[in-house]
Amino acid sequence: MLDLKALREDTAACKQALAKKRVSPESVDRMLTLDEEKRQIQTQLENLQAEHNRRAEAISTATPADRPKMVEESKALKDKFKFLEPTLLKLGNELNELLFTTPNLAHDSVPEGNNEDDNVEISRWGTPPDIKNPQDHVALATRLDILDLDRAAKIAGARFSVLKGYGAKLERALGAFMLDTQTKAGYQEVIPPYLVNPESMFGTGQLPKFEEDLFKVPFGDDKLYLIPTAEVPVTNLYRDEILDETILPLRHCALTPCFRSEAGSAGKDTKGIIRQHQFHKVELVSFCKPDQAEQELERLTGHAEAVLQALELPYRKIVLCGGDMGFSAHKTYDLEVWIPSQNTYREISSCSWFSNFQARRASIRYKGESTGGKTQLVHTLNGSGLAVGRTWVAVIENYQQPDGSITIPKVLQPYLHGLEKITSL
RNA sequence: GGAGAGAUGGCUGAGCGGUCGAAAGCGACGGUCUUGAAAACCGUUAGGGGCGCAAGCUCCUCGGGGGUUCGAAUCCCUCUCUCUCCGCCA
Repeated sequence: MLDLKALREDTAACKQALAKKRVSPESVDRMLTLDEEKRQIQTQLENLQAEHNRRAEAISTATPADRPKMVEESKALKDKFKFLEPTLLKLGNELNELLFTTPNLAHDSVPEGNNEDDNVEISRWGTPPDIKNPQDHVALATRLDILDLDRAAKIAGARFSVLKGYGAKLERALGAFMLDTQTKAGYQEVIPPYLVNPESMFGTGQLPKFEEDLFKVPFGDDKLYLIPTAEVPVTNLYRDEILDETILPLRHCALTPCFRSEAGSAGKDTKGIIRQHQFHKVELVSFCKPDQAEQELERLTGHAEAVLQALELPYRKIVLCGGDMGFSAHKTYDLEVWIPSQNTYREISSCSWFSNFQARRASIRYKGESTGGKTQLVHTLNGSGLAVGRTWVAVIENYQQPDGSITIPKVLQPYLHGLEKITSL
């Protein structure tokens, strides 16, 4: 969430950065007004409370004879400020409602724009393979009997898949390869819970605004949510903690299933397994000091790129425009892999810097020598390294042979006991 | 699922209605001493918010929430979590 103090002190700049993310200046003004009113009442209330505290203390040392009168006075004073409490609460709630649903500021370098058409390509790597009449992954994989969408639909529904035989093995190999790559790059592996509480979803910004995108599970009197990405449990690892600055940057990676309701994406990517309710993803998460963050984003994005390069999959890197960025993001790079059957690049990784937006929500701080012993919010970053399901699709399609078989990328072969080609089960 | 015990500052742990954001020990940091280090000694050491140019003043927080009271870490209610025993179980 945003820093109200910064919003107060640097209103014009904040409005500008928020405009990129389609937040109106009126909405900012509304928050500032509420904030102003709230602080005024808070000061008023606290002054009366201070007086009340002084009287209570005086009673403790007063003579028994004086006490009854003093107690009466104290009671009367309390009546004078009790009514302010609900007012303060109401203003606070109203302010929070806005604050909690206002997106992060965009970084200066983020291009203006409303949607994906305004994203800016940064670079390309590799050359799309020359395949005549490329087949899509569904056709290829179904024929090889490594993918079964019909039975997936039967047992769960649309947007689910069943991988079989070498299809399942390939998925597992990809996950293991990615994890090995990232742990070698310095990310400590974690296996977090796949269900999390509402506080965690709030911490990373999924709640309260995007509840409809999540799978919710009733649990006793409360509820849990299936994680849409490992970003949620891994970032929340350090919620409500103060880290020693010497451990920063702190880098984790995790391979988890991800669950998304895909509400609102009806009709999009209905063919194949590009957009699923459940998929695997290796996530990279980093916590660092503010002055390390910009560089950390480049680094982390590079680690995601390294996987694509090792797999020799052609891709491009783009920077998202303000209008296409996620709610919590300060700056985002997307990596898009070449999908032959669609003759285009498709998102396979999204790497974001969240400035202190998530850290403020989740209360993740650090301190040390450089902060003079004071606590300060960390910056959080994360990125896919990579989405396993989409990588699976990319491998199947980019490595397809005229006879319908799939050759296995060299780096993956050790993970498949030396298998060089999938020809059938 | 049944029975019991507990949750206090970085850690251990006291406090069980007033002067307690909180003893003591440990740890950490700063200083004295030392060629340097250790030891010893002295000091500092929770988080969040409001007002203020600042110095400073002040509010809230002793697992979370609510209540009783002039006053709560201390009393009551409730929730969560941890531990022990029994049962069940991947």
